[in-house]
Amino acid sequence: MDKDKVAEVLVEIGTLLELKGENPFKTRAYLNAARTLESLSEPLAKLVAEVRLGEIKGIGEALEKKITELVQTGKLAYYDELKASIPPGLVEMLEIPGLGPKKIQALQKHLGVDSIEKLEAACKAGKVAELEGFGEKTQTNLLEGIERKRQYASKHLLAGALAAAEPLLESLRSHPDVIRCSTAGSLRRWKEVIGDIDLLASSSKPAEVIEFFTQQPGILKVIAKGETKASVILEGGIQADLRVVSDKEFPFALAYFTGSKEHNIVMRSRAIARGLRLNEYGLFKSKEETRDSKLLVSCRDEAEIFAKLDLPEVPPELREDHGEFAAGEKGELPKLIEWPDLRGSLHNHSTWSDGHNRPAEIAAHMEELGLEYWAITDHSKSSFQANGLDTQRVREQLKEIKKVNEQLAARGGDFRLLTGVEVDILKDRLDFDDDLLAELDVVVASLHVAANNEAENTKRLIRAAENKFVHLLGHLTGRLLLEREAYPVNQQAVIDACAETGTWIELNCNPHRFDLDWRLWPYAKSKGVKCVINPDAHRNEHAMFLRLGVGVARKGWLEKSDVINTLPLEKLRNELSRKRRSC
DNA sequence: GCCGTTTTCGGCCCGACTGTTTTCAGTCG
Repeated sequence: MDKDKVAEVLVEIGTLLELKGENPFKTRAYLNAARTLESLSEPLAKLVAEVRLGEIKGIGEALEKKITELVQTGKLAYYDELKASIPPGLVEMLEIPGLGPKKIQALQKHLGVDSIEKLEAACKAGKVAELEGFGEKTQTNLLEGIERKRQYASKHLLAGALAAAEPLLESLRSHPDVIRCSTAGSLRRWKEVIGDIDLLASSSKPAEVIEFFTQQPGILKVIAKGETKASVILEGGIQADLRVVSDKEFPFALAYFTGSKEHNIVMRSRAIARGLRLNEYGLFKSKEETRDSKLLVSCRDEAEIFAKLDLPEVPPELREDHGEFAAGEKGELPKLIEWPDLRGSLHNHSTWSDGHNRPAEIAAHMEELGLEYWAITDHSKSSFQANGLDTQRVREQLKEIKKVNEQLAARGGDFRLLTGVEVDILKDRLDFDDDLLAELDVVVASLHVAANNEAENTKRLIRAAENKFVHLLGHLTGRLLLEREAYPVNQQAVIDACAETGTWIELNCNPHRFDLDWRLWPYAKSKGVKCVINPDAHRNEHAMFLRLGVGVARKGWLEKSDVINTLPLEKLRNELSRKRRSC
């Protein structure tokens, strides 16, 4: 068993022990050990073979024994017994906000609740509110939590959908009978959350393409399979639909199935206004609904369809009927940012807090990717759960980063690490004093514990923006897509404050966040607020989130000049010192 | 669970929220 798998088992043991009401420090020992394993610099198998696990801080006698058993046999008797002793429904209940080990234990003990279904029934019967420590409000919140969890279950994150769709598309492209193919639907429009994957192909032999598609690896089940359309469920539970059309129909079908519905309605009415008819089969010289090919206005691609309706081609990301028609008519569609425009990132973590790579490893990886700079902005001390740094550790980290940069310079490379911190916005202050913030290249300020009060949260964020050492606000609403709703905040007021103070706003491109939301970027842009596209990377692979973030920025109508981390290093340094100079 | 010793067991553990209470437990990041 490899180290990541072992770490997973240790995390799960931690969760199960927590449910059992074990000593929290014991629970944490497992979680700490998991994290330690993930960031090991030498192979786990080697450490086990040489009986050197015990030398690692955080791994004592008991954990050494368990890890060794896992590595050598792929199993762990202790884990199996533990798992067998706890109903799986309890683990699932932990995913409902507001439910922790203690409350779950109370529910099980007094009401016999050991699954979400039983919890729902108990809430509806009013029994939960009667329990000591619970009340009406808790009961209502639990029901809402259950409902939300169900809604989330049928949706998927963009990142997962893309990862599932791209190999399928690649495969279709390689088939000799496929002429053109593309994703369509919300995936092509780069929506942050999607229902299912829409694929479209053109071919003169649709049935063969359909047959080929349904035999792709990674397909769990074929739900429907006809002459021109197939639906399958992929591993991971996401549904993918493929439609195959003639190559002549392809541009029209692509435009139609890309949507959005609202965008299509306007497109169709523009066609009608010109004496035409637009549908998924074509653009027709007709006042009535038709599929008559003799009336077809032939278009080779989507751009020609738009042209026939007196519009420049609207990029799929903008097809939401959010102003693309007015802008297109005036020739004012933005020249959207592209993924290679990015030069680095300003919000990331390392092993100093809750990241998985050391600064030197991070530098090597990001330099290899062709980036110019990468800020390491670990958590501040109040983010205790994330191993946040106190002032002394920040200063130690500064020394380590300085050393890495000296080594980079000695080799003649241009890449540099930037120093920084993701400082917590606390109730009435920031988690670090100004004199420490002043020593850092980049300061990201983030709210990690918010109030259920819009005015209060808004006030805190504005106060952070007003601090002259804060360069940008991180993940503005704290939302976790398909997990947790945004906390209440008047985003417009915060954007106004950022405009006033010259503070930038992050577009956090962790696939769960994409926060600030794309719908608000046009407003921020209109106020002159700059965007920073940050992966909030906790491991080197997360650098790839940047590509997703650029797609979301495009959806927010952003151009290269709107995004700070498209600047080369020297210009970036100028911008970083601007706010401090101007205050 | 681990650590660090005063070598046998106590300490580990921030800051803030909600909802329950009526001063605090449980949860969260």
